Amino acid sequence: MWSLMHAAHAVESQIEEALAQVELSGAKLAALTQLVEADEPVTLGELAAKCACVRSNITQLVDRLEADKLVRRVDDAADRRSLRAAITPLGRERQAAGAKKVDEVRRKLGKALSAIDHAALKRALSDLD
Amino acid sequence: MWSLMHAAHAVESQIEEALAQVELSGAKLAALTQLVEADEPVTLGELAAKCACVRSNITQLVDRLEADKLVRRVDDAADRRSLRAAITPLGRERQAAGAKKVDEVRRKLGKALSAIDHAALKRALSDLD
DNA sequence: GCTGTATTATTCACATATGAACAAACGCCG
DNA sequence: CGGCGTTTGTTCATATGTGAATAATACAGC
Repeated sequence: MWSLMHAAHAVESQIEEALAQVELSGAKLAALTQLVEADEPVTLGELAAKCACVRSNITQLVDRLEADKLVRRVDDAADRRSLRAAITPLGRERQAAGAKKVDEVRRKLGKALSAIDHAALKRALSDLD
Repeated sequence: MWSLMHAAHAVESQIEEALAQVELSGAKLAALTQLVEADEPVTLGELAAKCACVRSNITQLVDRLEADKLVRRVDDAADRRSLRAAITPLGRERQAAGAKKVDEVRRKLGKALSAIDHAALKRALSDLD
């Protein structure tokens, strides 16, 4: 159990470190990636669901992304309560750069991680949920 | 890689949830455990090293532990700059309760996690450091 | 149309983590 | 002894996450 958690922590550190080189963090990249995949402005609540976190977290994260000019808040035409996060061109660039960095880490760690039984992990994961 | 991280995250959630039942968190239990193992008041810097985090983090963590009456700050006889964290009787009790909770989780998840190759994880971990 | 309930995002308080800047105390070296 | 680099803990700014309380808006049912 502890090996599992230490290993995961180590991987996370490597990812954060790589992302820092393009002025991103895991949380920011995750949000941007959701926006790119949606390919249209997404309600903050939807974004929270996709990022598996609470709304207040997204409020702040989008604050920071907006400060970074990676995202803009736009009004929702249909619901005046809702705001949508719209990714900017710079946001798209940054997301691509971040995804590339993560992929590099994935490839770099691939060998070290390859001995771990992927299927066993997935089974364990489904048992845990 | 993602299975690894998701699984670790799930385990962490279960532990935090179990610890919440005895009014602890992972961070608090880790610090208390170090104090129990040391079996004497420990310098905050040493504690930071053992908890693998920076000193300012320990300052705040000990603030919270002190507010919970689980730990006391005592002056260091030999070095007036240093403070030592001394675990209280209540802190010892709480640590024991927390350790028990964690062990229950470990046993509960043992089966789900047993299919994961422990040796492979350890090898991966040493490759990553 | 009005009323009550639900949903939306924000704010606040908190917990955890990092790193920079700081004052106090230590210790070495001349 | 005295001055100067070092170490120690704290404080502050920042990032990330949670959950409760709040205001504005939506909507269902009467």
